Amino acid sequence: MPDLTLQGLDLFADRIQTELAAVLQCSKDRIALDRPRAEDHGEFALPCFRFAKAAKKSPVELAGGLAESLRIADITASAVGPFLNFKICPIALARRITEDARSDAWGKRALGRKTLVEYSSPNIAKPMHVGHLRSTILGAALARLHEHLGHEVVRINHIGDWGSQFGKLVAGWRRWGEENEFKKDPIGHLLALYVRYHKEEKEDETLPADAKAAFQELESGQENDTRKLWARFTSFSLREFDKVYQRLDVKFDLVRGESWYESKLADVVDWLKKCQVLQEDDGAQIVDLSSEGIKTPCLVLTSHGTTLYATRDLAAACSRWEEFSFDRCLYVVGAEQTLHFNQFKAVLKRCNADWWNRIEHIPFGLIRFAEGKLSTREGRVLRLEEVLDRAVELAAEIIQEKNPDLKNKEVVAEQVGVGAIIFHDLKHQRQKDVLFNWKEVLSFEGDTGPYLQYTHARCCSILRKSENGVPESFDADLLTDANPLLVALGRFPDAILDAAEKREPTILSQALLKIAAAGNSFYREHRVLGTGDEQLEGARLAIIDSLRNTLRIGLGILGVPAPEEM
RNA sequence: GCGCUCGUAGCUCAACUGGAUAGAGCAGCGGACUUCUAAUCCGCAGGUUGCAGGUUCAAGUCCUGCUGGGCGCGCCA
Repeated sequence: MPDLTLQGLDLFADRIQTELAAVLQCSKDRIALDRPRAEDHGEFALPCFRFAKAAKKSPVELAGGLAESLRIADITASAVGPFLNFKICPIALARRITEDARSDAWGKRALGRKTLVEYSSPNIAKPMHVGHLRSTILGAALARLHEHLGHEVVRINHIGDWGSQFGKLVAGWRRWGEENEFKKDPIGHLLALYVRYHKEEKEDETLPADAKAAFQELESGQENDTRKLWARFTSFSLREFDKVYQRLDVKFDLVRGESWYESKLADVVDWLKKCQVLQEDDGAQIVDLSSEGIKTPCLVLTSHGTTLYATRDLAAACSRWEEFSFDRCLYVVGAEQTLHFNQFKAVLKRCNADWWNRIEHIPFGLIRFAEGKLSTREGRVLRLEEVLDRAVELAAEIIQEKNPDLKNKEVVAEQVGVGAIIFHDLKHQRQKDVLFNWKEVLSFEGDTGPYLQYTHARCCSILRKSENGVPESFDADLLTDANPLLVALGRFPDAILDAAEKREPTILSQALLKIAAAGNSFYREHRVLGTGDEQLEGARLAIIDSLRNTLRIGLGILGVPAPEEM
């Protein structure tokens, strides 16, 4: 069992920190090692400015003195001006990486906290569109990142199946619903009703009244026709969602609609009353949050007595806290809802629920379109399935052109097309808005998912074509010419940790791109098979296997399929 | 009006907790397939990091102001 805490470059970083902490007489965590910009400066660097005063030397003198006196196994220190640079002995690094990176435990930790991740959370009766993609992909990746680090993860899909929108839907169905149309394309038909509702509600006053009445019937808790209709819409919608989740290989431990918390809503309202935070305002029940620096109060009950988004989220949070006593509960929800989450946490804080700060909103930017914002209400949507289909179609064309003899062409085309879409999303920092651009989304060259998949497939191919695979024992000392690749691989565990801590899968994406680039350069310049040198071949197979395994694990965490041939 | 957020090469994005000469991909130009998959590799070109101040030994990164875009601001979710 490899040491789970010190793999790859972390092992060497730890040695440097230990030694420096002793010499500089400070705690180890104060020694923050930087990554030098230029590669020939080594793998780690310490700017000596902040330690100069205590040592009563100039930064340049201190760096020079430390470079002279430090003795660290497998590491050479050198001073460049006020910077102290550390270079890992290439042979030691090659031994370490070919050992660590070929294991299933590569990049794993045993951090063991209970983490809930709520993501995807589509609304029923509406198609999954590209906007849902980000939450789904990000959330699934964050869940897997945490799992890899040994956290106990609970995946939650908080389906939007409640709220006044369903009153609108029921009202629309009663006026214009057609059974045949519904059977042909359930979600398409429901969407059409929803769109028509919003178009006509302005002219027809009886429409909003019917919708309101329908939602009140739903919330009455009694078994009635409205409720039956709602249940039917829900089950058809869930079936549609599952198709997409299967294609994306996204899973949940808990699929709970907002309606699941229905029975807990009254308790939450009572609790708020008991905490004396509820007040009436204009007929509605609100929680004032000015004491928390939030000007907009949180609305808990409408003047008609129905619940709201915040009410249901409060009930869900309380229920989850009782059920799981989580260390963290992550909500992967768009940045446009930041105010809602700030309000909802502030309400918990006002009620002295001391777990309020374990709730964490993971905001992400919008997908925008050159033609303007998409609007479900106006029926302008781009279905997720259409995006996936087009990517898969293009992947199939490229396979036909580049590798017409490939077995399982349809399967691989699906993996490559879907992988391209997923990686495209996880390549960007989540906070930034992304402009949806077919040309970019459907690009398979350069910094893309297929590039990573291709590199993985090449490694598999080389290993497959070798006679005996990686030998039991090999001479890692022959891998000094693979140093850039070894360094890139060595940073993999840290990338995983950093990506999870910052809730930013792009950190892993970027690390994988660097690894793949170094890998492609390596095997183009250095032939693995047929060199006639058995020792060299064994060592090179070991690093190809390290590369293969790192990409396999990394892509797996991101949710990008890793075919062995493409 | 108030709040949040973003502004880096023609385009899409990087840059670790403030650190050294701001890096990739795409597009453009020029090279490399008798050899493990050219979805690749090598090279050239491309920058006043939106603007102006401030803090610091050091600012793309922190602070202030301005500017431009996006989002949000009570009975939708």
